[in-house]
Amino acid sequence: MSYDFKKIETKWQNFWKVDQTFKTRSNIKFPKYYVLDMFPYPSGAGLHVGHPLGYIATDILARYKRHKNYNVLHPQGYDSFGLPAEQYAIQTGQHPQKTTEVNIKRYREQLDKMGFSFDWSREIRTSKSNYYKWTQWIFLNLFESYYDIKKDKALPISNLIDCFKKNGTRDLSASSNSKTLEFSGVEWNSFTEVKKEKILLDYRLAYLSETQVNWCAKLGTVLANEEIINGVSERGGYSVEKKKMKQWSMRIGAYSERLINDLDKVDWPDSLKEMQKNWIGKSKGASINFKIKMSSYQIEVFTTRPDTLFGVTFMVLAPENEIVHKITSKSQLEVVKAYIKSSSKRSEKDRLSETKKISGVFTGAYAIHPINGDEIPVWIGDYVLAGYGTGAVMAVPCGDQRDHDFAKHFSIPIKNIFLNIDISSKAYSEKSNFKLKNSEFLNGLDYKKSFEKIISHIEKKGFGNEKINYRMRDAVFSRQRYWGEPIPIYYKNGIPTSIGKKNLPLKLPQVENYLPTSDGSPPLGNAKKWAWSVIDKKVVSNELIDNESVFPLELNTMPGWAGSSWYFYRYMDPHNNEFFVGNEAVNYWREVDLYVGGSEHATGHLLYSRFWQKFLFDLDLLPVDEFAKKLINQGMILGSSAFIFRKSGTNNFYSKNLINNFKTDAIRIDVSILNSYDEVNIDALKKWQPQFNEANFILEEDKFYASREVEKMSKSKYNVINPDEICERYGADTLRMYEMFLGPLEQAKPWSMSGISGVHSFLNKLWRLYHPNNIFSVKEDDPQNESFKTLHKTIKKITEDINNYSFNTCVSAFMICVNELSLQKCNHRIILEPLTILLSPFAPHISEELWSLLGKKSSLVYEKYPTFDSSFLMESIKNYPISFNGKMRFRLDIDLDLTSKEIKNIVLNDSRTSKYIGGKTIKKIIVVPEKIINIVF
RNA sequence: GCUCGAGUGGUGGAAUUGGUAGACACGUUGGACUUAAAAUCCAAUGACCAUUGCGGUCGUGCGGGUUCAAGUCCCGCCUCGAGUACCA
Repeated sequence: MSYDFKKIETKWQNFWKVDQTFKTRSNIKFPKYYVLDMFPYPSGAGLHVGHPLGYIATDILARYKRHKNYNVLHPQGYDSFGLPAEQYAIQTGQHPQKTTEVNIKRYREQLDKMGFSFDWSREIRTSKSNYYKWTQWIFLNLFESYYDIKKDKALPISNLIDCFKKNGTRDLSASSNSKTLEFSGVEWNSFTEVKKEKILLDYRLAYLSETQVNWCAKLGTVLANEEIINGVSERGGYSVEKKKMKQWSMRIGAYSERLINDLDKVDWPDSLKEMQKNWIGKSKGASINFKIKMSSYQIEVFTTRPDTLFGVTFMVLAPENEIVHKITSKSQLEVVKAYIKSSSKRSEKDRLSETKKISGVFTGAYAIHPINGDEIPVWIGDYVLAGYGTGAVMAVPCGDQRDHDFAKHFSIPIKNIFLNIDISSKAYSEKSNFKLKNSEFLNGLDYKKSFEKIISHIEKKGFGNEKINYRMRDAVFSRQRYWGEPIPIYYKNGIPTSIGKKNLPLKLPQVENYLPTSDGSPPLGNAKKWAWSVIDKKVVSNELIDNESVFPLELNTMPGWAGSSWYFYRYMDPHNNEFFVGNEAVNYWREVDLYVGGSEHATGHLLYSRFWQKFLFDLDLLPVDEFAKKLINQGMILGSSAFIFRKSGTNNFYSKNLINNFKTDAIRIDVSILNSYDEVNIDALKKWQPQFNEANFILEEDKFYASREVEKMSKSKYNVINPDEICERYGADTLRMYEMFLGPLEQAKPWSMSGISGVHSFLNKLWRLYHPNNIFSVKEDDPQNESFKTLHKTIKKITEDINNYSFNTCVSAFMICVNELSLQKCNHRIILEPLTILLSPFAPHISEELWSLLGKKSSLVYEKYPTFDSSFLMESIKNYPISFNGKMRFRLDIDLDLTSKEIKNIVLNDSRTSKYIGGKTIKKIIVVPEKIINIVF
């Protein structure tokens, strides 16, 4: 009887299923532990070995905490709405509903094989109507709320209406997209309903507005900023252009400050916090108004350098800025129009790649310097972005490199305001080591002093004020796509109106043609029988009602991140039909204790989730305002792609080391064709792709080698390693331990097969230790102290490492432990029992099997087994010094002036040290100050 | 450009957070068991010098510094990775 992992793993996986071992208890008298993975998109490719990395880590924690008598919530589900699922469906020409189901089934099979302890009774799918009902419900809450700046929280829109009724916009402190509006309470009451609604729309947290959006024609939809990487779409890499469209947006900007500040409350990686801070992009400066000469218009600019106000020699507006049309002089009208037209045609990608190109035109208008009254020419140029600040800058060529370049290019004067600093070749943009000149009352001051003085001056004179600006834009929330949550809004006289929370869910209709359209009209428009009747207040999806009583529904759907922004709360109470999460459940579970997932979600999912969390907290729907206490970014497991080389223009392939002297083409081949020495199996290669049948292979020493390159793991790169294959060959326990052993969880690391045999042979060794002569046997008597020491040492190490999420060192500790026990020939029951428990989070199947061989029922269910707690073992270990490899460390009172002989005597006679030195010969005693000595045996 | 992170044997990576650098594993070499192979076990394995026994010198990207003691702390560079990018 050898270690038959297949038999063992099937046996226990079936047992866990039948036993419902991992179902979360409802008993709430135990402390809770909520450990969560970022739920996957069920894409068509299935899981590769990179996906389970984080799941293994959380599974270890979940199983470990169960042993520690925690009530553990460890759920899993699928983020099944959104672009990835839909793109896959389109590529394979199937309905997304169908592909999603097929993909989920495949994912589940793969996950089950790895022995995860998920509570599947709580599975959720964002595309199921009993889930997205609540996504829509949260949307309606956002729609029915506004942000009160003074109280610094979201409030029901009815509060705002009351405020308008009483005082109009006087004393108003609410976030909105139009700040110029002013009216009295009397005026408000006289407005028509339609006008009132239009005004309110500008204050809602989910609002509809005409905005500049990123339009991706190839995907047929708009994209949020974080869905664009380097000017092209994250999905598919298609080009993106700016376009004005009427879109739903989320007022995340209102939460900017809280999203930054509350990062201090959570234990998340610093790098991730930094990313979020950069993304929100807070900057402190001033808002300054410049009047336009001979006109009533004025230009508001934001600047972080109001101290350089006297260095302004021109102004630049973004081409999209609406004021351009109002101030452009007649003589410049044609060139300005032409410029605006040409810059709007450029895609985001072009704009990025042409950043060095300086372009712009003069508008013919002049602004008046608010202090010295100078006339300042107003230009437009596309280095000024419409989306940031006010879409206008005061250009200070001596203090900003871009302004400097622009001024040089168009021969605009450059005024130097920095004392003894040469700005003839480039701008001086440092905020330190300068004194101002040519700046009237700011002369001689440094940055800090002049900043304060100018702010107080402009505030006193009333042409500006101190201002904090954020880079983050409100998030565009509409997608012109089929596979997403329908937005539960209908249009009454053109005014977006809630369909009513009690009418949810608004189900996604079946349509014949779900493909996106290039003109941006949503596919939901293809639903022939999808309308909403105001008569019975019900969604009628089966028949069309006559025109009078039917209002058009919103046809856009929600973006992929909608459903994923709150799913962690649904797991707490997944079957609740009355509420998105029940009170009792949410007050018990509160928040996620440990969240594990990739850092690629830093500025998307994780930021939006924090936003929704704070919103729901403001409405008293949740007890905490951060959803995850601790977060770990697991590093990606990279693939190691294989290439072979063909001499250019021939059909001759050369082994890796023979290609020095001629030009070659590198051809990607499937990694399964190589062995672990990068040797290519040519027969397999020919079988894989028949094109190689005709090729000649030039070998070195009878072998043909390929070269490797580390890349992201993906199907198209032929470098995918499937976990099923590893499970088949080595077993799930080996896979789990090996993935942990590969390196620190947070680190990106290439997959390699070379170490897996070491982990596998460790499990083999463990098995053999308790199966001398192939029969299970344990000794019932007491082992030597040596074996206890090994056990205690291991317990200490594993406990510490798990608490530090350092799983790679855990695996090492296990290996050392089993090696030592093997040497000691220690197969005593009293050692094996705790060892089995200790091992079970890492290699659950084999430990279950050993546990059952010991005559126990299941080591994994805390109710059935006394809590595993290392503290009693730690008591005894305190009296043992920890010895690694014959080195021992003590703290003793030793005078540094003593001779080595005297020190040796002290060591030998000390009650603590002598106990452990025993009969061993001391090789060396190393004394360092602070009373520490190291003894080498 | 800016922000953050990382550089340790042939390889992946340890180092009790300032205390014998290289744990553990892979790989390599030698040995045992085998007719043989596989599997398994044992030993060696940072570099250099000395090997008859010791032993010695140098070593954590580079250059300085603090300290009895630095992979770890400080200053200045170099390289790589991640994020972001005309953000006023």
